[in-house]
This record gives sequence, structure tokens and C-alpha cells, in this order.
Amino acid sequence: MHETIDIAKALSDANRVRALLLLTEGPLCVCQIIEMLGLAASTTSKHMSILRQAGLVEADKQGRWMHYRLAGKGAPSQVRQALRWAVSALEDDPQVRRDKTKLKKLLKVDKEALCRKQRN
Amino acid sequence: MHETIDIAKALSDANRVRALLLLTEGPLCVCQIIEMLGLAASTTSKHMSILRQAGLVEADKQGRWMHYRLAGKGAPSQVRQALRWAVSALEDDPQVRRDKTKLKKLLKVDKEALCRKQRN
DNA sequence: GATACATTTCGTTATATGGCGAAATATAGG
DNA sequence: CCTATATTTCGCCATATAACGAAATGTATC
Repeated sequence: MHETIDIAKALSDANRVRALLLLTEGPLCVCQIIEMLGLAASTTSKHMSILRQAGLVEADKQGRWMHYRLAGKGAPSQVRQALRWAVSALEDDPQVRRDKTKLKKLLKVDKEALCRKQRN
Repeated sequence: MHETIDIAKALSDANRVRALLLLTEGPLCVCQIIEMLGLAASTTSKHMSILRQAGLVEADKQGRWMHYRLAGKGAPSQVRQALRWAVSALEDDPQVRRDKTKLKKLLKVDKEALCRKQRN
């Protein structure tokens, strides 16, 4: 029950759901998610940790950069089913579409340049 | 997006989820849900209205009694998919099992008697 | 080892949510 | 139409959550 509630809680915030849907396009670095959501780094980090706690996303650290990706085949069926629901419910959502368009442009920017920009 | 978030929010409270799973056994009167959850009538009513707002349950008033039931075939696919997720994730949950056992006994009690008991 | 830097943790603040009891609403029956 | 009654709405309180900036953490580079 607790796990199910955690998943539902994780999915009950618009910014978290936006981040999750962005990850359907492929793994992303935290600085890229920060840029997309327009939130403070600390807030974004918290959101990602909630998604991770729920099992919806996985993370791996590559040097200084933390990369997040959608939970994969190994995830519990409950998690995969929740992901299928969220993705199919939202893939045509206007905000999600806009986000994905914006993401495509963002992915052309060098990651280092992006982090530098965020500091200044 | 808003609708999806509303569904997730509705599913992110244990008592609401319990009520929802009880409805998989068939429609229930508010007084029966009150009894099952052990919450105040006002609280229970609020929970049911949140589930209803999200589209997960439907209601119809029969005299003084309000009956709630799971959303049916006519519901948006998003809603049906969320229901499938919640139900399959939780049908084997210990709390849910206990609730269903208790419900079977409760259904043998006359509804009028139940309401009367709750008043006193 | 000192420094720069990406991310997270912490402390704080404003708002949202879950809980209750009392009052309001709506309906059945006298 | 008046009373009883099932449910909902309202007002309140306690706790949870989302947001930020500052400080802490861990990793690469010099």
C-alpha cells in the first residue's frame, strides 16, 4: 500500500510529472531538468529524489553530473504500469508537448555551457 | 494535465484508496464507507467527493442514501487505466484484504441499523 | 591538497491537506 | 408543514508539502 501511495504522491505534482515525461525522451542531467522546469536547483533535486524514492526513475552519477532516466525493465510491475498510465495520459498534453519541443533545442546546447549559464 | 494530477492526488491518500478498493466489491452507501474507514462522516464525505471529482467513482442518490460505485465503461480511458493500475497494485495488499473480509460481514447488517448505530 | 563546481541537504516560509465537530442541506414519513 | 435523518458544507487546527537561498557534500582538475 505504502509503495502505491508513494507512486501516486510522486505523480501528484505538475513539475514532477513534467520532469518524468521529459525523461521519456531519454536520460537527462539535473542541470537540464532545472533549466526545463525553471525551478531552483534545490527544489528540482528534491523532486527528482521523490520520483526516485517512488521507483519511477533511476539515477546514476557520472563524475559531477547526476543522470536520471525512467525506470526500466527491472522495475516492479506496479511501477511499470503506473508509468504506462502517466505516459499515455500525458503524451498529448499541451504543456508536455511544449516541454518536449523546448527540450530538443536544449539538447543542442552543451551541458557544460548550460551549467555555466545557470551559475551566472 | 490537470485531470491526471487530480487522479494522482485522489490516489495519494491511504483512506481514499481503501474506499476505492472497497468499491471493487460493488456499490456502497456512505454510511458503510464511514463504518469501514472509521473516520468522521464529514471526512469520509470529503474523501468521496475528491474521488468523484477525479472521475474515479460515480455517485447516485437514492432517497436519503448516497451510493458510490467505481467509474464504469463510460469513463475516460485515462480514468479506467488509473483504476486498473490501482486495483492490480493493491488487490493483494494485506490492509485491502482485511477490509474486504470485514466488508463481507458488514454487508449482512441492515443499512438502516448501521446508520442508527452511527448516530448513537 | 587547494580550488572550482554540480548536486544535495538543511532551515525557513507560505500554502495545501486531512482530520474533527457543528451547522446546513435535502429527503422521507408522520 | 414539521420532524427525523443521511449526507455535505463550513470553520478550525495540526501536519505535510513545495518553494527558495545558504550551507554542505562529493568529485574533478590544477
